Formats: sequence, structure tokens, C-alpha cells
Amino acid sequence: MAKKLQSIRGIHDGLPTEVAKWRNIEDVARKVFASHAISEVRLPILEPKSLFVRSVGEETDIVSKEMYAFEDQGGDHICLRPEGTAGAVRAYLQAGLTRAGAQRWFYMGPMFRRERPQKGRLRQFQQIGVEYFAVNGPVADVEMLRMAQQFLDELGIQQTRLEINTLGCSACRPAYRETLMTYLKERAESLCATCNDRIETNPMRVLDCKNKTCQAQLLDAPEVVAHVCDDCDAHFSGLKSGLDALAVDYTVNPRIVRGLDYYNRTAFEFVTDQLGAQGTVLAGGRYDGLVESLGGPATSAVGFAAGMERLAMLLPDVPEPRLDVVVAALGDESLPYSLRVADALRQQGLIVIHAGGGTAKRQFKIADRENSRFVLVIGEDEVAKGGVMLKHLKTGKQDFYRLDDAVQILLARDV
RNA sequence: GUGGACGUAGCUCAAUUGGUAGAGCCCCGGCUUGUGAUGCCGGUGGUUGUGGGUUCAAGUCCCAUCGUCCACCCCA
Repeated sequence: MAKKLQSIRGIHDGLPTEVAKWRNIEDVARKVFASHAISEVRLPILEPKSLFVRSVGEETDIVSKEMYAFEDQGGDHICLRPEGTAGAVRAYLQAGLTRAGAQRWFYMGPMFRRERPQKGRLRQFQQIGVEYFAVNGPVADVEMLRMAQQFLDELGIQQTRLEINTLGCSACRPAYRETLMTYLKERAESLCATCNDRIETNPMRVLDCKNKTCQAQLLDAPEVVAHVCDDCDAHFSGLKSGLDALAVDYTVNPRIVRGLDYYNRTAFEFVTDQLGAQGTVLAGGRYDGLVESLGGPATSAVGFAAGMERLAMLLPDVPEPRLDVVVAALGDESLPYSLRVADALRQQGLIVIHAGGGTAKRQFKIADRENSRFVLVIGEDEVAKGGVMLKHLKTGKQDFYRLDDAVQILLARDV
């Protein structure tokens, strides 16, 4: 091999084994989402860079250091989308749907973040996301969470737990932020450098600092839950009682903080401890202010995204559909007839491989390797008699049949 | 972006203190003519991730680079 040609760091190929799992996940998602009347959208992978600067937030890691952003040949500043919500809001506004009532959307596709790769953390990864627009009140949050839980359940992913929190809103967060900043400034010298930087830029992020000495200082730190306004409090209560009504288990984790600026009120995460450090498998929350901040009317919104590759890592391999029959042609004279037979079998809906002729041994080995149920042998005798030899590989039983009869045996799929 | 582990055949891995690169699996073929899965025999396949350096001699030591993995960080 000359100079090795390989994919870009952190960008992996979807080979058959992996894609089979993805398709399984997609099928379950489509089925579950359909029962909530959610419609699929397919949105651009390239977006204007400014979209994410204005929505996700200029100070966030995603925007400030992880975006694949560049100028195109015309001098436009564009980027590969790092997440799906901003583009969905952009499309919602661009299509003029703000007076069209509730919109319930889902999407699946690749996202791009230039991070240091790890297991469960790729530079190109796939998300399945759901966004609701113009849907008010905690009932939407409750039903969305139940749906997310059902999605994970139907996939067979058991070992996750749901953590929820409230982040307040534009009415109450500024006051809380002040309270928190005051508290943090009093202890600034005991906090790590990163935390000190964040006191001014994003004090809520200090709360989930992993540093032990920081955490020790933050034991009695003021928590959002206790400082939200009456409306937010009512929303959070509605969320909790709704989850109780549906028997959805959850724990309130006052330290959940979203890394994207647009979230308010409800924030949630389904986490697992089976993926090492990348334990969040599905997460989201409310973002009631985003539509307005991107130029639309005040519009409530809530959504989540799940990481396809992370879900796939929690699932066993999906067995490939089993081959019904391998057509083995013996001798060049029988090739034309064998090709017609293979074609006819496929038209009956059977899964067929033509072994390509050659020795009987070679073709039987192919059938064996492909895990075929039957081998259909066509040689001089079969062509002469106008039939086929059909052998069941597991039992070794073999008989001569007219083609129609062989088709019936194959279609029965009972052996 | 920071710190660490690792990179040998298609795959999983060996190779004493530097001394001629090996095994298993897979693949291809043979063990009488049109019959597989077990067995026996044989074969293909490597400039040891890449590029430099030290040495009589480098898979082994040193430097750089690329990649994978782990932790930090971040998040799906």
C-alpha cells in the first residue's frame, strides 16, 4: 500500500454492521414519533455561521472552538451544522410557519464538531432530534419525555436514568445569576481558573465543574430550582406531576446545565454509565426565547436530540436477513438457464445469490459462508429435465423438483 | 486544547537483554468425475502506521508526524 488513504480524524465509515443498527434505531424512532403526529424534516448541513453564533451562543465551546466554519468561494461565512435546533428554528421562520399553529418535527442526520475524538464522541456524528414549536405548557414537556423513554424502551435500552432540572426564564434568571455571581465571587480564590473565568461569562456552568475542591466549595451554592419565578415554578411542578402521572421515573438534578445558551425552564438528560465519560444518550429542554431572538415572534419551543452512535453502542448487532437460496450452476451450458431461474426466484420475493458457476464444491462453500437455507443446483441433467435440484443445507436433504414446486418450498420458509 | 496508553499479515495477537518477522482464524487450491459445514496437505498475503535519527545490526532505542483508545474538557 502506498501512502495510506484514510478518513479524516474522528470521522468514521458506516459499514454494514453499523448501518444495520442505525436503520433499526431509525425505524423505531419513526414508529414512535408517528404516534405523536411528528413529521420528518430534512434540513441543510451547511448553514450560515451567524445562525449558530446567535442561537447556540458565541461564548459556548461549540461555537467558539468546535465549528467547522469557513469562507466559501463567494466570500460567504458558512459552516457545517454543529447541532440541529438552530437550523430547525431558521427553517420554521423562513417557511413562515409562525402563525400555522403547533409544529412537531423530527430529523436525523450528521452533525459536526471539531473535538478531540473519544469513544462516543466523533467529529461527524448523527443525531435524531425532535422539535416542537408553538407548544406551550408542561404537558408538551411531559409527553415528549415519555415519548423519549418509550423510544429507548422499544430499542431495548434499559440502563438509563432520567435527570431533570429547571433553568428559569428571562424573567427570573438574571436575578438568580446575580445571586450566584455574588456567592461565587466570595469564594473565587478557592475555585479553579476555569471557574473563575466563568463567574463572569457563564456562572451557571461553574456549578457542574468536576474539580473536587470546587465542588467542595459549592455544596451550599444557591440552586436555580429555589430561585425561579412563580411561572417557572408552576411549569416545573406541572412537569413533575405529569411525569408522576405517567409513572416516568426521574431525579431532579439541580446541577444540570445545558452547554447551549438558548435553553430555559425544562432541561433533561437520559444518561447511562455504560459509555464511560460520554454518558448522555438523549438530552434536551425548552428554548422558549430562541425563535424570538432569531427574528420571529415570541414562540414557545421544546426539543431533544439523541446521539445515534451512542445508542448504537448500547445495542447488540442486528443479524443480517438470511439468504433463502444460492443458485449453483454446473457447467457453462447451464449458466443461461440458471440466470433465468435466479431472476425468477427474486421476482417471487426470495433472497437469492447466484454463485457464479465453477465447481460444485466452491459454490456450496459460498452457500455455507452466506448462511443460505438452500442450494439450488442446475447442471446438465436439470436443464435436460427442465427442473432443479434443491438441497436443504442444514439437513442435507436433496430432491429433484419442477421449478414451480421448488419455489413453493422456498416461499414456505418453514425450514 | 491538555495529559496518558497503544499502532506487527484482511482479523486477533506472538517475537528473550537490539541479532534473518511467526501463529491461529479468514481467503484460495488439493485430498478421483455434480455436493458444503469436521479432518489432512499446500498456497497467497508484511518496506512492523508514516518519516527521520542512533547502531555493524532496529518491530525492539530516540525524535517527529498521522491514527485509535482513555482521562480532562465538552456534549448527543
